[in-house]
Amino acid sequence: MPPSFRPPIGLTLHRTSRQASRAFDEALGEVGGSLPVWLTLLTMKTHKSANQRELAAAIGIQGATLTHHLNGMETDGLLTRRRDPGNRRVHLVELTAAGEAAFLRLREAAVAFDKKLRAGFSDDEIAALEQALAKLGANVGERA
Amino acid sequence: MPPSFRPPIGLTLHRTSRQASRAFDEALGEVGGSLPVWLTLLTMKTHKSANQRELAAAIGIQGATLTHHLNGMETDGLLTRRRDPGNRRVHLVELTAAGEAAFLRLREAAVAFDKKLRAGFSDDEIAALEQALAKLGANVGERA
DNA sequence: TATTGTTATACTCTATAACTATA
DNA sequence: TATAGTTATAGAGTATAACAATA
Repeated sequence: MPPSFRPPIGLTLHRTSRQASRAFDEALGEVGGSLPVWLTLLTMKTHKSANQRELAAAIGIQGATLTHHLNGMETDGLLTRRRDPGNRRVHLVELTAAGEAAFLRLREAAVAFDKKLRAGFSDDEIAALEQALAKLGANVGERA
Repeated sequence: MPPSFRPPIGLTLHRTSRQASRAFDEALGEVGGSLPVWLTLLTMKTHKSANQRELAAAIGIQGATLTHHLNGMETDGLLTRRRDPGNRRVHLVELTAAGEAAFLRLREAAVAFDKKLRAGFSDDEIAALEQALAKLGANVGERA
């Protein structure tokens, strides 16, 4: 072991992320959500994907995993699925009123959490951090 | 939604960490390891905890979760557990020769991974990143 | 045949609660 | 009673493979 032990940056990244994810998941849970549900809603709202595979890829999960989450969300009444008349292989996923309401609730929690997370950072510092994280990502593989 | 959409810093953190964790897990897998096994070995080597609970806390998991991983590692012949003669409630966890070898192999993979991760960063930049991550962690809760 | 999505199944990591054994 | 650890059980998130429906 080296004389002055420096924890690998990946370990620090991992711990920080886990800590933040847990806290965020807890915050989402308080308004009836979870991380994958939030990511699904957010990505649906911001991506307008042509099909579920694109949506799954944008979230960063497999198609079958997305199906799993959509099943839960459908059971919870957040969305409906029906076939696209134009291409009946494609399933159109649409938020119900409850789904829209859930999105708003979760977004509020996410915004509040992000505000807490940014406390004490200037915009430039956040930008620098984003850039550093992007660089780490690039160093590690070509995935989105 | 705001006119210029900025992804929350937590989302970027989460994605980067997941990407890095997957790549790291893969790298560890290639030498017969996994993230929790590596964290267990690393923490055993760097912490010298008095008992398993301390060890678990240092890793950031519950005692029962540690037991679960230790079971697997014992099955794989990486370690042995025996009762402390001085306080027979305490189980002494000791690495076997195979466990020591695994530690060295995983450490090598971890060092290589960390080198890859740090590519293009100066020491000062890494230090700044560590500091920023620590600040995020502090913003989010009081856990280690 | 290729594409879209679902079902079936399973794995990993984690946790809580109940239990055993020691003190 | 309190402490150390294990066992039993479960749950969340993810994945792969096989399948059904559609093109």
